[in-house]
Amino acid sequence: MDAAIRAFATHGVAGTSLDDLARTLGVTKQTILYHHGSKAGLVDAVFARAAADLIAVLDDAVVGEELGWSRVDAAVRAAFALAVRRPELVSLLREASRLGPPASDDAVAALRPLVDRALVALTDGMASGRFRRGDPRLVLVTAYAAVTGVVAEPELLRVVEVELDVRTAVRLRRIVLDVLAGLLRPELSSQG
Amino acid sequence: MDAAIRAFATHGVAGTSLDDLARTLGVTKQTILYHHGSKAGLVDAVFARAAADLIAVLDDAVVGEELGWSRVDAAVRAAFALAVRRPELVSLLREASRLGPPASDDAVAALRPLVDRALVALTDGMASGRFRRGDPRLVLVTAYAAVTGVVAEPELLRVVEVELDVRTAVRLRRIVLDVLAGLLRPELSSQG
DNA sequence: CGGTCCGTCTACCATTTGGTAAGTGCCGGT
DNA sequence: ACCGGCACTTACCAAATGGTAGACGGACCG
Repeated sequence: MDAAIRAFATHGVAGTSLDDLARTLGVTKQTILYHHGSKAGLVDAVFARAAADLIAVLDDAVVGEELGWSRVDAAVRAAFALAVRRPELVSLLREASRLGPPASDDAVAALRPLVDRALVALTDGMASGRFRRGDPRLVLVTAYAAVTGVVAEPELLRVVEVELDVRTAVRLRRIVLDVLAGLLRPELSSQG
Repeated sequence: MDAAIRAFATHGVAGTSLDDLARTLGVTKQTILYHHGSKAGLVDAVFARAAADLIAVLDDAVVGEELGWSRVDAAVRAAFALAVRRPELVSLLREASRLGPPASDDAVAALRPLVDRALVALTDGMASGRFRRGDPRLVLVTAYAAVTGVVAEPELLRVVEVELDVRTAVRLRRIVLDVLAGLLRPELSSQG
């Protein structure tokens, strides 16, 4: 299953044949079909599993964290840690996004609670003055784009000739946190 | 050719068969093979064309713009305008990134001058005090991720239930510009 | 020990894939 | 009038694709 996540993330769903996948798993294609019925079934299972992993990690990071900036900080740190440890999850998220409906419906449904809670947290924070005011949806989109973009594009990093090792990841995380601080922390006015 | 860009961007290279593409073009598959030799040849041509389009637009936007923030502003505005008008170019950039070497080598080579000039501009700006100091490569990566992420993920926008119309794009652009201002403008200290 | 359920395998299939070979019509040059 | 090249076609092909059918073997249970 982890191998399937990696394969779909690396080569895309269309670019991964059941034969290839079976070969890397040391089984035959029919074994896979036996367990998941069809390739579409496998895709659903893989997306569901990846979404569950994502949710588990982010939930775990945020729980117990007090409201406000420290929660944002914790979420970003968890996201970066996950992205460095399992970058294929981020790539798979993108693949699901590109496939669009109806293939992505399940993943969208699975992640919606997470998104909704983030939106509630942002909205509450803005209402109570912990965060700068703004459209929480657009802020969330920007934050997501910044976090996933820097870890899901190894080619991009190759163009600017940096490697995504732990040190670089920490520095990127600091930049992203700076960015989010500029967007959210109320004492800062970043509009010149 | 534009149809090929759209197809590769939408379904991915692996997910686009020459038969499908030929059908939407109203010709036969062999016509495509006649002009490009093989599918790999077509992919190369498509990537080269997309890179050329990207470079032309961004070059055009930046030329004549004075050094410093106004040039960043112009580049971001051009990038957003392009992303709204031709989102498939951004998607294709991602596809190239995912394919990795050697398929992406040409695209990487084509875009490198653009990247290098941006890095020089950032480095000079930091040295002369127009920009805050920092690693220009990482700043560029973050900026790229923020700009492309918000326009290349329609599913993401679907999750937060916003549509990428012109008004939304303008508001997202404003957020991204705020973000970059926080990263670059020297009078702001976003570290709390 | 016999049955039977479960996971896996071999064997096979129809369709689709990228690619080749061999024309066909057409246009410009001589 | 004729020839050559060009854009494009039809006709094919071998390999790969997702999927089906049925056999093999082992574990559990009576």
